[in-house]
Amino acid sequence: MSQQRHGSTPGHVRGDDAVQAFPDLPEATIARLPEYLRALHNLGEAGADTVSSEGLAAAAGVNSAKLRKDLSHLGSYGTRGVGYDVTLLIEQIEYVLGLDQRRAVCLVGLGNLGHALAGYDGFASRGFKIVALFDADESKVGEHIHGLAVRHIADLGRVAVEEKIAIGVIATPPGAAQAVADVLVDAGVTSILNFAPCVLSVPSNVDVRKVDLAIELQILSFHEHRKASLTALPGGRSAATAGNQEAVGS
Amino acid sequence: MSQQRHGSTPGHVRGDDAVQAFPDLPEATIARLPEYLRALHNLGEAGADTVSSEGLAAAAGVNSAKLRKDLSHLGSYGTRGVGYDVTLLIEQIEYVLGLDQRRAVCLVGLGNLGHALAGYDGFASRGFKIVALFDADESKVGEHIHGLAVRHIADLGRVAVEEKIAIGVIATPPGAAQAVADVLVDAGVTSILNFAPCVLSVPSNVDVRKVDLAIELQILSFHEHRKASLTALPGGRSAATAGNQEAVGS
DNA sequence: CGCGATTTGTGCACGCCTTCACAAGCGCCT
DNA sequence: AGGCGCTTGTGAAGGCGTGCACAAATCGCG
Ligand SMILES: NC(=O)c1ccc[n+]([C@@H]2O[C@H](COP(=O)([O-])OP(=O)(O)OC[C@H]3O[C@@H](n4cnc5c(N)ncnc54)[C@H](O)[C@@H]3O)[C@@H](O)[C@H]2O)c1
Ligand SMILES: NC(=O)c1ccc[n+]([C@@H]2O[C@H](COP(=O)([O-])OP(=O)(O)OC[C@H]3O[C@@H](n4cnc5c(N)ncnc54)[C@H](O)[C@@H]3O)[C@@H](O)[C@H]2O)c1
Repeated sequence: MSQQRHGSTPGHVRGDDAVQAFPDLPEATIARLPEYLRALHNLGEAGADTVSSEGLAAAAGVNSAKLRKDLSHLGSYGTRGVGYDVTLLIEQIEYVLGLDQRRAVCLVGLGNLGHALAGYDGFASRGFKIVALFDADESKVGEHIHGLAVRHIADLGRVAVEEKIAIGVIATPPGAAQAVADVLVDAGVTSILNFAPCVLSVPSNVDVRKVDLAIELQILSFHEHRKASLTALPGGRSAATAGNQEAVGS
Repeated sequence: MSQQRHGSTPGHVRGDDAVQAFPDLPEATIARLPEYLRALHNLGEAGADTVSSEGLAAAAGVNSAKLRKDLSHLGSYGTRGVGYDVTLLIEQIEYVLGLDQRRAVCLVGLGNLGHALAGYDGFASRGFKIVALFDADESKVGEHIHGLAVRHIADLGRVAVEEKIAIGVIATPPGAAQAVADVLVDAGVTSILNFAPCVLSVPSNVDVRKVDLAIELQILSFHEHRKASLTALPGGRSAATAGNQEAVGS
């Protein structure tokens, strides 16, 4: 998604059956909403009815002003002097993220990583359901993983339509990833999560997000490198009070 | 890492044995360097000696101006009218990222995900080496995974020092992650990659990066939600010429 | 030797994001 | 009923990152 722009609906937002969703939430805000949501679920389970921006910000690991500004973008769902109603806010964020409708996910590539992902229960608990598994390896087709059969990639087009698959997860080697992406796009999938370390080329109406282990490690390596070169210098060693952290996030 | 500031060395950079590393590379640049590096490796294997900013930018999926600005931060390693020497640039970026020295990594939590990570060859090929595996489950301790024995988490402190572990990867359930992080920090580990969906609290001299599947999916879900609400509107359906994409990066 | 083609490195302007600081609003207590 | 303390929502400022557009530099060729 990039070029796509659309006229914003100026007036009210949030009709029950969503004529228009959210005109222009900042990307940075969107990337943080899931974190707020997780924190809210934790707080809810802990028995909290309301939470202040300060409290929620701490639980989500962000600045409280940022949190308030983020939430203000979805409307006024807090009460001055009190805070936010936990249940209400959860509903709101889930609505904005489109989690009220369970989205069908398919997983392509059932090697090491694919197996782990297929068995991950963190999907279902957050509004996603893996409805199909695909691989190109004939010897894997037919195998059952966590109650789901592995199908051949050639069936993807048909199954994607039948199952209304919205999101495709790629866990193949990088050399096969572009081809898989093309198949997904042809099948009408408009969101892709890519674990293969390579750049994918897709139409502009398709969203791609990438997760790359090696990149994360290399970024950490850089900081290690810098820290190491610091210890050799006069400044050295500030004991460090427990503090905030950075997220990888979007 | 956050507060830590240090006087920058104004003059030249890059002494052979690094008295001072890189004072202030923009975080955004650092996050892209690994991507450039991967693209360069591909180009090198394809037989290219030099590459233009335009060519490398395309291979890495970014704007060429951005690429040039990023590289200019590490010094002038290009030749006007020609481009960048592939081998030289690889060396430079690897130096900056601190990849010339192989970093020892340990992995904590050998469930579904941990198993996949332990068997991932993408670590070694990029300058990282998994030197130890830890779990709290007695029944897992002693098991051999890809030639490495699983040890008990209680041994982490000792082993971390012996093996000079710089980076710790957490793949335990979220409830155990903070405790594991504390153990890692106590053992002197200053970089953590966290797969558990929770916020970690660590001293400010420790870097934490987080990878959260559910967040990525929820961000995609939001865009699906928005796209769906768009199709119901006049604008509709731009067929989309193959184009650029967004990265998750930081 | 000079010229044109090519490509880097960067000054600049713009827009997004973050953070501070505070007025407006709400509930509770007296 | 009124005042007080607490918390939200937001205006404004500053910083960071991006991308354009161009001057400076280099190579190759005539
Ligand atoms: N294993 C990890 O921990 C890990 C971590 C980060 C990233 N990754 C990346 O994830 C991807 C998968 O890693 P892995 O370790 O599971 O690899 P793997 O080799 O174990 O599995 C790859 C799977 O993809 C299948 N495949 C190959 N071509 C295909 C095609 N055209 N269509 C459908 N399926 C196809 C193979 O049959 C195989 O089952 C790789 O790109 C890897 O770099 C892996
Ligand atoms: N499986 C996936 O595909 C996937 C994807 C994304 C994120 N995650 C996250 O990664 C983490 C691990 O997922 P999983 O599916 O492998 O879970 P899992 O339950 O299969 O494995 C967890 C492992 O951690 C070990 N463990 C528990 N407490 C420990 C402690 N205090 N010290 C050391 N080890 C401890 C357990 O013995 C077990 O082996 C979870 O937080 C999960 O949310 C998993």
